[in-house]
Amino acid sequence: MLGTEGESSSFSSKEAAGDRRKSPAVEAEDPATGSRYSEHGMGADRSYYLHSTVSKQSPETPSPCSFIPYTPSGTVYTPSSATRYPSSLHLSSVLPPAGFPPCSGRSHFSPAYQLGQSPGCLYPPYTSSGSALSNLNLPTTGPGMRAQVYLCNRPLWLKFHRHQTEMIITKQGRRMFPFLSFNIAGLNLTAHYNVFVEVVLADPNHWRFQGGKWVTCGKADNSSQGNKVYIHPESPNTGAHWMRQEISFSKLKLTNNKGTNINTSQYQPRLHIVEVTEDGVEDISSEGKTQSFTFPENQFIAVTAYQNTDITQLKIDHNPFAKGFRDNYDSMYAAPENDRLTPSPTSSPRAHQIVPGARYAMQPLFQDQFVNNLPQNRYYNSERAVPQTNSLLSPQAEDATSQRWFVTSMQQGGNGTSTSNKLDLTPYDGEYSSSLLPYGIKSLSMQTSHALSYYPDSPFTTMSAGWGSRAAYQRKVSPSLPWSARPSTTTGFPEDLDKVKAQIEEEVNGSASLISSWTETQPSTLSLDKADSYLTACKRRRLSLNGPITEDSSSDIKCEDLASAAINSSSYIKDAPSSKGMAAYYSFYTNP
DNA sequence: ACGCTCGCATCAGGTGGGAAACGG
DNA sequence: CCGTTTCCCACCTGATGCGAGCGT
Repeated sequence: MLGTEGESSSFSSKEAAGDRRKSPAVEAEDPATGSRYSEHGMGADRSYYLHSTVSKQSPETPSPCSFIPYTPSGTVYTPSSATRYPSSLHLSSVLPPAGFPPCSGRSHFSPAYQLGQSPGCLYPPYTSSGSALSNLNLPTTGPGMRAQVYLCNRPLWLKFHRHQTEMIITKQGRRMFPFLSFNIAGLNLTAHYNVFVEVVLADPNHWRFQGGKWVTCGKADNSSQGNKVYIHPESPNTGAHWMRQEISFSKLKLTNNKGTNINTSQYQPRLHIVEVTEDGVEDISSEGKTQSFTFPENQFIAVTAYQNTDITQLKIDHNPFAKGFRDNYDSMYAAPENDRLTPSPTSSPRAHQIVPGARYAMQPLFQDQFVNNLPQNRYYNSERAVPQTNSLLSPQAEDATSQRWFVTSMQQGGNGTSTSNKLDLTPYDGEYSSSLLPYGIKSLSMQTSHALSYYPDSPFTTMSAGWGSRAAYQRKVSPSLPWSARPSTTTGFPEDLDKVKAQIEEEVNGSASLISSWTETQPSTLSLDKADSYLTACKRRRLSLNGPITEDSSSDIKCEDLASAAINSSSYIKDAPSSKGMAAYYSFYTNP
């Protein structure tokens, strides 16, 4: 949460103009000056991730087309006896293979970045070690294996990220949109893990929206010790469980009700996977029990009111709860695909209010392609990875940096404390009680509906990428029928490697037809249940059944198809009872 | 008669906008 | 005075409960 007690905003109107830097977008566009923190003595540390001297495609590096999740190395930190859930962890990431089974589409995944041993904030000096490439051949099973995490709704996140994502924070808590949704692989099937999200300050600066763009404005207060950890209610659970389904944090809320001052600062959500004992107690006796993942595109600026009208429009267009604000609700669903839900920014009535029109140089279709075709450009080695702190990108900058998603996963011992944030994650419904919540997270009753069960009738929206789609058809499935949207988890990624590789290949060989091909195949590949839902959706949305499907919808359908295929081939495993409808609804409060 | 599916109505909750309130 | 924050509003979605219809 922002503005926790004792946290005073570092923002001051008296700040010297000299402290105000140019738009982050501009910075990001220039690699030479992109080191946002060089002025703060962090440039050297940043080089850790960038390693610009390393070829982006060295022999050891996965090729841009490589599907195999990249699980580079990182430093293995010695376990600490301190905080159970260190807020400052090493971030690692893996570039999500396009076509990772359950989740969807080929471009729905994003790699997380691996950071060095840093304090609660991301911006502090990164002292991590080693090349992320060193562990490319990490074991995928058994002790010491590295988990691989994929951001499921990456396209949607990217859309927001291009304009610098903003998240509303309120006293009562406001859900994130897009929300965090991951797929995890590489866990020990039988080992138990706690999975939780932490939000840390990603930037040492306070940001202000001025002149249609975000500019730095003083220093952010990073001294607070707030609770920014949201443990997934299904924790602890087995690796098989976590890998079986999409891990969604759709109901996670951001609040500032415990704070005294909200800093319009940039935050970075992190996903932590901690191996624990069967009772959920973290075993600090061994190393490498904690793995952290950070996705740069998840960065956001916490605000009490939207500043960038582009973001507002994206929220309205993609968040089903905001449908009432869509000016052209009827026409939206009757218009050509490209104008629907991912309307041309220039067509937005508010698009030009603040932000220069130049923001939308790309045509809508191209934008979509940009999102969907990322896979072919994403497979770079981590050396090229863009520091997560370098996220305030202009659309143009994003275009360039978005192609460099790749990082490694990093294990670490539990060490460190949350030192950076003012952002509280607040789950409001939930009785998620757990002794595993070291940060004073309030136990709340938890809704059991899986986040992905939301909006089942939105197979055609990009929002589906944000709200998930896997469980969209569960309601149509007989309760007696064990159903898992995800293919066999017992085999994890390996089983799907060939399939995904083929997809990657297809993308590379014919990326231009990616969207269309998916759209074309979507109807025929729908399962009966899905078709039913699709029909319902069409009825409700007054959407032509013959109409085009949005890119994301295609992806979602694709995901469903994969799941269905898995089911049909009996390759899936039964869902654990708790898996159905288990939605992440966490409540996190700052420490008094 | 029983169980199941489906459609409808109701309710709780989420959404951004806009005005009011607040604070420097 | 101005920028920021809070509150209320209308609109929307999703979950749930209920009853009707249908098949066994």
